[in-house]
Amino acid sequence: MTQGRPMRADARRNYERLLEVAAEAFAEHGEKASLDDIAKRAGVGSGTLYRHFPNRQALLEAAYLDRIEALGARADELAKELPPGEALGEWLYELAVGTLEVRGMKALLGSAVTESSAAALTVCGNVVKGAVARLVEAAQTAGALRADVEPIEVLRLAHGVASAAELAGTGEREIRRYLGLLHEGLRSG
Amino acid sequence: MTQGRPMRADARRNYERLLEVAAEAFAEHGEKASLDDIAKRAGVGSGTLYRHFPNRQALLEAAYLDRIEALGARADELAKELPPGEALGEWLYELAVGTLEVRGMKALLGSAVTESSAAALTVCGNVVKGAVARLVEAAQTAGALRADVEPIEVLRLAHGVASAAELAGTGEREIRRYLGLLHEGLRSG
DNA sequence: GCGTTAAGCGGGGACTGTCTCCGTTTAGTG
DNA sequence: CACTAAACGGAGACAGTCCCCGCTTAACGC
Repeated sequence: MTQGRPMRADARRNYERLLEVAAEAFAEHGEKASLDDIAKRAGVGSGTLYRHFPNRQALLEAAYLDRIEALGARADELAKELPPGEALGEWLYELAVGTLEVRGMKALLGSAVTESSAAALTVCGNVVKGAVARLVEAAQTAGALRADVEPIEVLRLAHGVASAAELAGTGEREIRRYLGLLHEGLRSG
Repeated sequence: MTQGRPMRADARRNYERLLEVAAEAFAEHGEKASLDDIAKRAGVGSGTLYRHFPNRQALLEAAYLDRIEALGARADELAKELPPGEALGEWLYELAVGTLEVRGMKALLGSAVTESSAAALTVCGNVVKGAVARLVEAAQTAGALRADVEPIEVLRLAHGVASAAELAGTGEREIRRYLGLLHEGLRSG
């Protein structure tokens, strides 16, 4: 892509070490883990961290990119296994569970879903938006979902519901319940 | 209540000046406006601010207490004017709009709705929870709302939806729409 | 192997924000 | 007017973000 020269070996090592540590740290302390601390734990100076990842958002995204991509792939898998309406429901459920399980992914998803122009460019945003778009459209043509909602709206609502469940401090039970209620409202009527 | 002696005149002046300035600052910069800056703008030292309000949450709550109480009163007003189902819907709408209009109230409401024991004690939490409980129960006995949801769940979901609308960067239009969808799912079925 | 050089490193430091501590000031009272 | 407890305020400890720039080292041609 934008690879003029390949990375120097030490640079690549540091880059990867940082990602590893960052994923741990975000999981442990939530989205606002200390960046300098991550640098320290990875055995590099903070300068190195900030060169590779100009800001928190960039690091967050890079750290969870694989997870996001798995989610994108999962969408297509579900689309094959289940009827359209259920596929969407199940995918949203897995998305929401992931959001809560991996503290810090919520912030990431949140920013992916914003109107803001800056966030529209992120890889993660595109993957998730693409996945939900496919599922929503399939469900709509199958008549399992009202036709007047946009995919991004579904995503936003699911994210809102996940936040609601998080406030409840509960687990997956609550999410399923809340998503169910939402789904009820989204059926074609 | 817990008033042993009335406040000294200068103390009361500072207290009120702080509230004024805080409301402005939170409205302008969101929930994370600088507290030291608020103190400065109010013409007091930061020590004074922290003595009156031991943490951000306390200041936030005090700054918007009147608004919260108005919301509580509004619930009863609506209960008289409208049939139970609509009263609830309209109140949630006004709540959500307030949440977005007054940047910083979202954080306040969010914490009011958490499982956490610490937050359960806040005045604001109690007012809002009380209001929604009355409206929800009325709607349920009128058969306009499914019986298996808790008031606090309705509140959480509404808050989630408001967050979703906020991400969209939109105004009241979107909120009404999203709340409508939610409401659909909450009808008795 | 060995020298050259630019890519990469890293930590010191500027800056911003939170919150506490304690010496100083002042409102309220007799 | 003097006294005292209440209240003030700002210096400073601490924590976080991010930049800057002199030093180090991997990579490549010889």
